[in-house]
Amino acid sequence: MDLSARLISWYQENKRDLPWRNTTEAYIIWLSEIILQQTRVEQGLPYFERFAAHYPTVSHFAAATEDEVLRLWQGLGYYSRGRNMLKTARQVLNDYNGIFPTSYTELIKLKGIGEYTAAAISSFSANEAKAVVDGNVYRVLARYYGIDEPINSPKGKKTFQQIADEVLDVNRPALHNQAMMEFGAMLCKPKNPACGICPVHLDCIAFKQNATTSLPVKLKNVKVKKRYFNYLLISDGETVLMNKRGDKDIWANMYDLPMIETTEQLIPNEILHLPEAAVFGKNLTLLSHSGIIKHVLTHQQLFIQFLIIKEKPADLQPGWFYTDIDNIKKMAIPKGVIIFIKDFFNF
DNA sequence: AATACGGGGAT
DNA sequence: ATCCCAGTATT
Repeated sequence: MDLSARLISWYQENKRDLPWRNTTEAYIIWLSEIILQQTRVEQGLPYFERFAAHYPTVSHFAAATEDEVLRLWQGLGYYSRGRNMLKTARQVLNDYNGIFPTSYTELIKLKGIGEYTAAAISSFSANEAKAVVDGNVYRVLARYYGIDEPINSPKGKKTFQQIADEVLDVNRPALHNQAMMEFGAMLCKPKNPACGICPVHLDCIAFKQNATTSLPVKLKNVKVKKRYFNYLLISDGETVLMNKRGDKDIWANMYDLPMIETTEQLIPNEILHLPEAAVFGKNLTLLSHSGIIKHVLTHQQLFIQFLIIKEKPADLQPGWFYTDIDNIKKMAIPKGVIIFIKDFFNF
């Protein structure tokens, strides 16, 4: 038996029961695939349930607001996925009569759908013969065939896509794709792969050469920069001054508090005497302040602190607005900020 | 070809 | 601390 046939057999015996595997409805599969981008199944599952319940069809989704989608997405990260989903839902309603496309060629045109996701949706919903290549597939192929080309270089990506296409069982692409990914996720794991119970280990180059730990090869690049977010919390107990973020930086279009970003860690007193603090008023009174909360992201480390001040600013800057404290619960607020706010206002 | 974009879990 | 997760869009 070849690799595909063996992995399909393994899959049929060992697969997890996941809700998006019980349908061929392109809309539902799209929902699951976007949510699962760069996200573990266990983390994405509750969000999938939430979105499927809120938006049973693509028309329901298209009728949502961006604020609402981002609020549902809160805590999952990579929020552009949510924003792009709304664009795509609306496009499907307008340009495809509300019928979610199932062909790779149409899918790849939509916002938030790249090569992987187009292959996944087209194969799962319509059995189109497109091979998915995700993190799992890179790992399985690199090990089984002993390929040491970096998986994250443009050249490497082409190589692996080519091999994935050759290995694909064109007669049952959906099953094949599911099997490759499930096998990678459950058995051929990044650390401590379960080679002892692996159905293909005797033909696996990495196993035979004892090289599973060194494959796949990945170029690492990430230079992490440090940023210092100094939030000012201004509240009279009824309302609080909030800020809607712009559409460029992290947490685009989400809500946080007015902030002074500094290039180094400063103490509250120093921050309030910064020229940038003038927009909040002069001779500011610091009522209290939080400790420094370290919020670690892929490309940056955020050092966040909250300064509670007494004065209300005379003029509101762009993005600033007052809202009832209760309304905060309905707004999409990033993890590093909502943690403190919840604690501060006791909800 | 590089970089930006979150948050969490495993090791 | 480091890796990496059912990746995509932008520069």
